[in-house]
Amino acid sequence: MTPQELATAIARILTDLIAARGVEVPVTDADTQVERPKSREHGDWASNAAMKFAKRIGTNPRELATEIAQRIAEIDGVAAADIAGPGFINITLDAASAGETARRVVEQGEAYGRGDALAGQKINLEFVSANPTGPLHLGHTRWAALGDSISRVLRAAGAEVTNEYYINDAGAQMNKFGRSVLAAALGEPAPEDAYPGAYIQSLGAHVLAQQPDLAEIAAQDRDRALELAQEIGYQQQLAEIKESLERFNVHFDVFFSERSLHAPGENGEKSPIDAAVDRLREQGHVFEADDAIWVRTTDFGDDKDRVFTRGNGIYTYFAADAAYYLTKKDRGFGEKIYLLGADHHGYIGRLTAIAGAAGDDIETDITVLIGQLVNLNGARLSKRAGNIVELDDLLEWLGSDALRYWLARYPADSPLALDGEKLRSRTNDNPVFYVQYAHARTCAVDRNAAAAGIDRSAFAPELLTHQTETELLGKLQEYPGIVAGAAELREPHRIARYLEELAAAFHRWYDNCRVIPLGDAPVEDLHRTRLWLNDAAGQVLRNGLDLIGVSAPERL
RNA sequence: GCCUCCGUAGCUCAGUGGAUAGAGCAACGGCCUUCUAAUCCGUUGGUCGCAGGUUCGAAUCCUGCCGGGGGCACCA
Repeated sequence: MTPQELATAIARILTDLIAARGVEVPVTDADTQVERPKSREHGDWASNAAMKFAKRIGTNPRELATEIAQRIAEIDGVAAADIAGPGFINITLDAASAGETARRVVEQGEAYGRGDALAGQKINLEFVSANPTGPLHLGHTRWAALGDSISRVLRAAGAEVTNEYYINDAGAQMNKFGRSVLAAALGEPAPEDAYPGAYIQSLGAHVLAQQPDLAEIAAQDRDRALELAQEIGYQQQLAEIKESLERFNVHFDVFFSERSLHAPGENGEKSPIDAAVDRLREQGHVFEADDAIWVRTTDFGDDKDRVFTRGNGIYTYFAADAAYYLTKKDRGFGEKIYLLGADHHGYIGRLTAIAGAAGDDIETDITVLIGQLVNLNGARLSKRAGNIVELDDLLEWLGSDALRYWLARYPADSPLALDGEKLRSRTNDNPVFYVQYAHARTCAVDRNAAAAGIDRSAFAPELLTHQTETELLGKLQEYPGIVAGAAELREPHRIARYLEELAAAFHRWYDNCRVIPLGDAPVEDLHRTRLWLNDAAGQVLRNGLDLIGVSAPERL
């Protein structure tokens, strides 16, 4: 008996009772979700459905609760259904029914917790999208960790997700980057507005290695040399970014080049950005004023209309963004998710307006998730303060697991501080080790059980009656609902918080219930059954850690 | 000024309208000849920023105020 099955059963009962009263009130499983009561005395699961529906169908909560509870008590696997307080229904499962969870988890393995709530949805998830003019740094790491985890959680809920990185490889920043790299390669003094940082020097060296005659080219054709430096430097920097992301266990399916939006088609077709302007013009959203092209984004709730071309006739960054959005639509994506830092929250209005102008539903086809920035040891990240820390440095210092776990542990809209000392510490200050240790323990039990000749040849779920066993089983039952909720709300931190609770329940169980008998005591079915439970806990810890991109070592 | 996020235990923070608001850390005190003590158990700790409102029920939703972060470009 799973919580989901209970919810479905209650929905059916409620529908019957409502029909018997001759009124029409729709009931869905979502209305009847059961939750785990905070207090153990309130049973295994509780429903507040009676309180939600009593008023709507003209009765009082306790009376309705009584009717529902009678029917729930008849369900196979339910030991008791009691009324409490204003109309809660407290449900207690019998041990065998609860214990079945252990077998189900082991048998389903990696599939346990996955669902199909988002099946059929084709989602585009854009995140990081850092300029390829320098290495990834602390400011990008939160979105990298969060985006990758959101993607994994959405996939676990059945969605088809494409992780996408938009490369700003056109425009003034790239030119500045090219000048910086060229100067470094030729050993010239850095231009006034050059990018700072030692990485420019090594990119310069790389360019020179690839193009040994750069100095001669520069003497004859400065523009040609600049182009070479920019291109070779860009490709190298992008490659390094990709490597950093892979080291961070963050995977992208598509790296989308901004340049491709500006480039005309091979047979002389208009560039995607020109075509996009035409399309929006046909829809009636484009107008001309002050020698510039504008989009009437105010029609879709933006504060002001936005300009597509600057005075010099060149497209703005926003024009490229609009064209980019259209490519996502044309590539068949329904929902397009953008993961942006709080410093970009002014873009929400114009992005959603573009979705509306493109003919999309701005409620369902576009989602802009805004996250707060990260602090390091209390100091705000700032270029001026010079405390930029590169992702590669952080990975070397703290390790990918600790960093990813910490970044995934907090809601995106919550301010977050990275404390290096804490992340290096192996105490409960640093929960990743707590969770990983629980997993390693399940593996240790497996090894010892094998050595002691205990296997899973018997399964007697009715024997799992210790309080810590009931609680561990309850936690395991919760997992699919946690994944579904994390996917629906795009909040992977729920997985991390759940894992900490699961690890605690496991540790308590481990402390109270032995899988391997003491001394010469005989091996009984209870021990074999507990091995199933141990393995189930290990499986769910593994599944959950995978959703946040953290490894599950067999030993620590 | 407008928009937006945050304000919960000494600290860092969870908390999808439900029951007596939780966890870790910190402080104090316990459990290792027994499957990994990186674990576990106990004690201490709260006007959920303030004031109204909606509701059977509000930390949660609405309004106003106070305090803090971020944003309001023909930059990228």
